[in-house]
Amino acid sequence: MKIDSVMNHASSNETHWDDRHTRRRERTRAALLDAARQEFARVGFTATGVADITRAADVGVGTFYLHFRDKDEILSALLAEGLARLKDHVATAIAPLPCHRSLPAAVRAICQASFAGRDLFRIAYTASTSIAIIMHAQELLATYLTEAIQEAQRLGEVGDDIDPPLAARLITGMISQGTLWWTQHVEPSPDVMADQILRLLREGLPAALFVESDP
Amino acid sequence: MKIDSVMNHASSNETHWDDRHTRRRERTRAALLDAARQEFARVGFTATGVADITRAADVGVGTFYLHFRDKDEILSALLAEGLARLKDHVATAIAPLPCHRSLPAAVRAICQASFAGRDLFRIAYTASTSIAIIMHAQELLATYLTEAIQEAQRLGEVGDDIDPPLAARLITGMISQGTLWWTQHVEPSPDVMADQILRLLREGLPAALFVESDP
Amino acid sequence: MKIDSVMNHASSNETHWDDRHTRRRERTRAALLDAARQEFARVGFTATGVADITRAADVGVGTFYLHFRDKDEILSALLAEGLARLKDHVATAIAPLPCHRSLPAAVRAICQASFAGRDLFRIAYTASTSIAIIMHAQELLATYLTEAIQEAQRLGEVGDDIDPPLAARLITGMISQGTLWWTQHVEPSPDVMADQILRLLREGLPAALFVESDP
Amino acid sequence: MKIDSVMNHASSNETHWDDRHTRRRERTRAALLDAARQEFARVGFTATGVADITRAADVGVGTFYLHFRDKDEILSALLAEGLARLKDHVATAIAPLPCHRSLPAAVRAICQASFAGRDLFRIAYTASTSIAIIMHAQELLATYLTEAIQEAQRLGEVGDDIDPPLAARLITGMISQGTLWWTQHVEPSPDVMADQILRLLREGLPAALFVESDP
DNA sequence: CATGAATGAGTCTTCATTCAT
DNA sequence: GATGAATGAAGACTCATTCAT
Repeated sequence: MKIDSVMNHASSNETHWDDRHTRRRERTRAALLDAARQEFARVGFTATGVADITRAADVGVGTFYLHFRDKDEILSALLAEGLARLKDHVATAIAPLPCHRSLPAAVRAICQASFAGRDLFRIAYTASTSIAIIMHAQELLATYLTEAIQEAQRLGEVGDDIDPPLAARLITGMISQGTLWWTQHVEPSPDVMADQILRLLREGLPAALFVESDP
Repeated sequence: MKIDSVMNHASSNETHWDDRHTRRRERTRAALLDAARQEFARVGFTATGVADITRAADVGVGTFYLHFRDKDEILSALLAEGLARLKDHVATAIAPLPCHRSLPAAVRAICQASFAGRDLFRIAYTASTSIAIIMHAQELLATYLTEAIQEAQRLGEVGDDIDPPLAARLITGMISQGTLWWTQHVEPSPDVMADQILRLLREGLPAALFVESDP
Repeated sequence: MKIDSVMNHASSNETHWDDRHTRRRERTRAALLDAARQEFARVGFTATGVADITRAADVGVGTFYLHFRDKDEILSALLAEGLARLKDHVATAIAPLPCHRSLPAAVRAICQASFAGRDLFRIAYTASTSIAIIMHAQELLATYLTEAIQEAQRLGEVGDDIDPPLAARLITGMISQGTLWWTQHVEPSPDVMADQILRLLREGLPAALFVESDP
Repeated sequence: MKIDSVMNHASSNETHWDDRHTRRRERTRAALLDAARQEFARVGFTATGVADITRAADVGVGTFYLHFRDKDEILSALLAEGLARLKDHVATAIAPLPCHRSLPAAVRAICQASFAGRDLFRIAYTASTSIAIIMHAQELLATYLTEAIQEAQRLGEVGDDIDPPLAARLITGMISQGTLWWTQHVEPSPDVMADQILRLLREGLPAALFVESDP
């Protein structure tokens, strides 16, 4: 028991020490990521210097390079983290629902998360490097939507005249429009946007608008 | 007659000279714009140096500044020219049609022109400065579409339950999706894209997809 | 003849213009090389900043990079140029002599040129990159000396008990010693050094120094 | 006896602790020196970071500064230690011999030790700071050789036509050549090198090589 | 005593822009 | 008007050294 206590003491000492170190590291890293998001969103990726980020995070310049290889890497980290958050939010929203019943909830969740993370979309749209990640996010979204529609088809609820990838891409397009729009505006709110999208998808527009020539 | 001939000669000389001069200037300017479009599209606005442009255009570095105040100005010129071309194309396509009959033709024309000028969209998406011009283009498009729908309402062909700005924005969104998509892919063709958009707008998706809970 | 004169005029114009440009370029390049030699010799390669070089050459920092890719390249250029000068000097000195008669003249010429270019040896010895070029210079020298000795053997003037590469390497060693010595001292003069080397090579040291144990 | 035993016990305890402590310190210091030698020899003094050394020695960065004031100091320590080892080796080799009989043994010993410590010569040649120590080593060597030759003169075994410092410098030069050569090659072996040097010093080269013009 | 995260001065390098020819 | 060498401010990145734990 004496031995145990000594060993525990030692190991808890080490653990404390490690924890403190690790926590300190993580706090600094988080401060840098946060500062970077703000600066990138405010003046753009290119216009932001590493020094601007470290000044905002209140750390030395060199510290930046202890956590990120270069300016590109903090951008990737930021966007990857944002994408993960978006996926989590949507996954949580649709988890309790069967796939073929999840469309409305998914659209609402995506709109909400996109709005909440509009900083990141603004950043992504202003950093040449990162159009790729936007395309990737669209791909993810389109894949999910395609599956949802296919499941509904399998259950006979949706006819075979619908082309799932096509429909998925079009919904994706509308939501993307929202992400671009929100980089510059705060209206409409994500819920209004979601309702508009869902309504249009359900009802379409009056046939008269599609007549091409007078009789 | 002698005098005339001399004067004519002189003036025609000068005119020739002026013409040649002007044409030379224009050829140089065009070469610069062309080189800039290619380089911007290839490696991005930021990564393209003025020297890269002049090298590609086969002129001296200094010559660049005889035609454009700075690097930003050639970008603006490029995008402004592209936007003008897009507007022209659409205007020509819908000119013979009454406003409330122009929607399908307009969508097709916009898709075609966006696809043809997809270089410029890639450039616009990669130059931090120019998200603004994309927003502006969307504004133009939404304004036109709003008017078309309102005209149809005025003629009683479209019910009042349709919100013209909303519908306009959604169509804009789909087309924007195309422009972003085409920065990375060449499929689908603009006509297929236009047909898909028109079909979805006219018919919507099956109601079953929008049921939120099982009975 | 009129045409000729016009053409000549034009071409001479162009030539003048090109010449001026080229001469300006060369003058700047020479100034940079000169400044680099002085600074490298004074404080060492590593301790010299590009800015120190351009300040000493009285040009802008950027100008440096119009002429040399980086700091390493100006070092290579400097050493390559020095090596070429050394080779020229020696070649000129031995040109009128048959190979097997050239040894004394060659040793003297090498000592003179090494002394004259001792700045470069100091630089080479202080830049980690450039031990290689010293080894290369020794290689050149050893190759030449080997040939001279072999030629003398072919003519029967030197016995077969001499191993040409070995002898060459040893002479090289003595001269290298001079180059290292002169990085820190200015004595002895190259001619005295050459005479010492030649005398030792011809006569060796008294046999008594090589007795290993008393009888 | 009890008291003795207790005291002994206590003191032996303390001694053990001190010993372990001191040994641990020395082991760490040795690990750092060893790591530094390897890294310096591999990539050069400048290119080696303190972190590289501590990583190779498997200690924390800060630990470095508990043993050495700065990066220069570990270099000095390394070279000083190497120089001491070289001196020891030579001293041991010539200890049983009278000074004027020690030349061959000394040359062999120097070649062997130089070859064994060629890492350090490579380091010295690549660290701008340390050409000085090479010059210093040469000085030591030349001083010793001068004395050996002077002693032989005093004993009448070597004539007065020999200039001891000169001869010393030339032998030094040949050996230096070896040290430089061995930074890049492993041939010839130190014994072969020593034999070559001794033979040339004893016999010189055939007079025919020194004729400057044909009769 | 050992540690390694943090520091920031210092260095290299780029590139939009100017201007003498 | 055309040229391209020159400019230097601006920015990315490194690394010897410190110090709180």
